[in-house]
Amino acid sequence: MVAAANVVEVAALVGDTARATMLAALMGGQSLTASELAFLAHISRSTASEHLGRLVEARLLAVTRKRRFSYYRIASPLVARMLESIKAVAAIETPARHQPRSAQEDALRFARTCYDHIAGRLGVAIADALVARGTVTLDDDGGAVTDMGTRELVAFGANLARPAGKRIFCRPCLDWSERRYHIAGHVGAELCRCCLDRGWIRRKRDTRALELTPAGRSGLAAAFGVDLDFSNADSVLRTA
Amino acid sequence: MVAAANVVEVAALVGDTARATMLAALMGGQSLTASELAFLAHISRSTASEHLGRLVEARLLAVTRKRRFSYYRIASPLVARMLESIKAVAAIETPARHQPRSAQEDALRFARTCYDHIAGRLGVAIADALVARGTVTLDDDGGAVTDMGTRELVAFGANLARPAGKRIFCRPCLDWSERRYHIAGHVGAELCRCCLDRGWIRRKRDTRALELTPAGRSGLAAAFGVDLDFSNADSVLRTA
DNA sequence: TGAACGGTTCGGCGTGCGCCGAACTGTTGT
DNA sequence: ACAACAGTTCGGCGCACGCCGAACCGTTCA
Repeated sequence: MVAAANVVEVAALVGDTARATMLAALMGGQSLTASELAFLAHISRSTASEHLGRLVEARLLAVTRKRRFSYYRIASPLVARMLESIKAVAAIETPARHQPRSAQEDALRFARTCYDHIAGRLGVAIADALVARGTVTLDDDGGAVTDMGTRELVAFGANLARPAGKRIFCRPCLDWSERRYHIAGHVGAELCRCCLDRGWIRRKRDTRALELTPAGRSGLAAAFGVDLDFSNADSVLRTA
Repeated sequence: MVAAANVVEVAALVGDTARATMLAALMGGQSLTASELAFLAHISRSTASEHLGRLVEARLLAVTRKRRFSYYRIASPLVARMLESIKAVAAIETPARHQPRSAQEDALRFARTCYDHIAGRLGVAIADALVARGTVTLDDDGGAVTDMGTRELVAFGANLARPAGKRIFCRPCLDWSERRYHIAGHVGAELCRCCLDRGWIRRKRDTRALELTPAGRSGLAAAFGVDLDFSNADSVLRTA
């Protein structure tokens, strides 16, 4: 079987703790420098440089050199999607055996960036609200923005012009912590951008976790009817 | 970053030539015995047994023991999807540098099973035809069967009842050889099954390649208007 | 011009793991 | 009962690769 060769290379690149940690950090959507990534992965800068070089050579990462810094980022949405799908498999692998339940972990479960859109309980709640009010449709087979929804989201500040790069417009993304869908694609990215611009959510340092500001809580409730006050039911795996 | 642990394990499992070869073989959708997989991967049975044990433990494969044989298969559509997405990334990685172009390879490019549905030029041609005649809709954001299409496919022999396991009904799957979409999900699986039942396509031994019979060629043309006679334009990357 | 700093390259060390053959278990058939 | 065969377990070998520190290159300030 000759067809598997490149698959092995790509998977092996992801299948190393240091590299996977750096890739996971970059799944936040931002660009990070080599030193930052070395720090996050707990390895020396020289080792990180080697890893990053290999990831760039394999086109999993892209790099831009500005001033004396090298900024690394996920090379394409295809790579982000691959990492998501691996995470989705990895999440079922452990049948809830040992959940560390650290504060760190809880913050990620509540809200985080998933490449360039919002995931976690917040991401799923937003998706639920938008589906309930008929702004978007979202099911196992795909997603779309309704005509009414287009007007609503444009009024909200989203740029819904189809991007040139032919990237996917609106699709469901399986949330590994909630095991339900949130909104990805161009629409998901625009929603995330708008919320950041408004100060409704803030990035935390050195993590993909997002912080929901009081303004964000009330704003999302007012704008879309997003309800985050289900009485601590986060332990229930809502798969419906 | 603690969240990446399982991802590393899963990716590392795929990132080994022998294991990836076995997984790729099982992407044909069938169950295979340990000895068959050992032969395909060019390793001893003892080594294969170790690999298979790890893959089962990690829930990437499932096994059923019947008589004195162990039959291994892909554990879930989620795993199949992950492998697809890795393949999609691996396919862009090499910018058409060295294409082996073996007969083996060509057969896979023409038609193959992708877990449980049809891929390759044939799979894409079927998808194109069904979209053109309005049987299904298929774009970057998802897929669906139209009302007219439901009647047509049921008349064709497909069982379009929503499966109990809540698996995805109709979705686009990025074909790594054609770099365009073919039909996956429950609908894709039913189409594949109907064609196999009719003798329109046949599995080849020890490979995921499919053979299109003369009856299949005329049958697909008559039933859905599938056209495979584009004048050897397979060298052109049609991304539109 | 030199010091500080980000990043990369290189040489060498240690180990994890993929591999096999041999031995063993369990099933099938004669 | 024994031989044949599918599959697994175990012990040991050898390589690949992940790691680091030191040296080196370029940029940016004093």
